[in-house]
Amino acid sequence: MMVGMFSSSGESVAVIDGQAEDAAAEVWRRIRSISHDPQAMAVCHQITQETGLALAPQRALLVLPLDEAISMRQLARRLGCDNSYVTPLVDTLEGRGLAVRRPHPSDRRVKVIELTEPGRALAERVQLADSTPPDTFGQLTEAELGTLRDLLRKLDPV
Amino acid sequence: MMVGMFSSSGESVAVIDGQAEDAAAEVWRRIRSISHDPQAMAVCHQITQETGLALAPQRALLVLPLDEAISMRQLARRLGCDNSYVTPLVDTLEGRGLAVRRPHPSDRRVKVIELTEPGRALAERVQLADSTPPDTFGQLTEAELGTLRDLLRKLDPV
DNA sequence: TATTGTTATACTCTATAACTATA
DNA sequence: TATAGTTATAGAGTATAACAATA
Repeated sequence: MMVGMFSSSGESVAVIDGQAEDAAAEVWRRIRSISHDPQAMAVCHQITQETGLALAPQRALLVLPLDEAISMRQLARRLGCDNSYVTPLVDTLEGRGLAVRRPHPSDRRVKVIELTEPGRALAERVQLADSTPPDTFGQLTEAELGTLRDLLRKLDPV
Repeated sequence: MMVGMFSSSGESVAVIDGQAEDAAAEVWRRIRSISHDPQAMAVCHQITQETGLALAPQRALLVLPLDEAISMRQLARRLGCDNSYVTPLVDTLEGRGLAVRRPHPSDRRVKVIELTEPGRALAERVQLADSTPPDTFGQLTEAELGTLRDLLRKLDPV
């Protein structure tokens, strides 16, 4: 719980519960704070209201390629979950006509999952919402965003 | 999935799945990527190994004041969860001798929860791990961290 | 009558293990 | 014998509703 900020000898220091916080700790705290943007989740909740689709299958739509079929296993890999978990997820999507399972042409053990046209439209919506920055980003100039991007690249292992 | 980066007319542009990404989108993506630091969770998993304490009660330790008693209701508020959920959490902490419930001196409906000495030690450990930035932060100079902090302050609603 | 905490119950997300069909 | 997907089951995290005690 931040209670104030003061400047001493040109150094701006955030104060948390009476304890001074160094720049690295503040950056870390703010990165996590910003990343928990309620706005991003708002779209998901709205889709839940509209379609009754739970969050888990929405996450599947998020990682499903728009114009390419991938196997159940590949989908599990993209979701970072177990193979078995993906079955009821695709069941749900299929039950709502958002995706279809097809047999793999050469390997009959494999099923590929492919978005239908309505599924593709919804996936596009989910993916766009996910990649769209919060409104507060508009408070930075292009130059500032460039600087920020360069600094974050140094922090990002990827 | 980022596949490359190229520079054209002095502008550095990240390329994702063949599509150019603007600075704001890249900043947003990296903020979320950095915030999902596995290092922070590693300590929690280690504590789970050592003590058998699940993640949920560890979260309680994270928000419990080290040297002050708060009510169940206040703890629920800090955790952002329902009142009823906090009961089994405190049961667990109490069962392990990490905290105690005491009656509120003036309002007998209220119970205050207070860390024991071992609970306080573990809470300190959890809280320190939580507020410690990932190692990659060492790649930035103090000046760069200051710049980064100032830019993030503009994005942070708090 | 409103509020604090508890109990009972149920729902969501996710994993493990055992199984089937195919390779 | 190894792999893709499914089924059955279980566990973690969390909420809602009903309840008891106190205010």
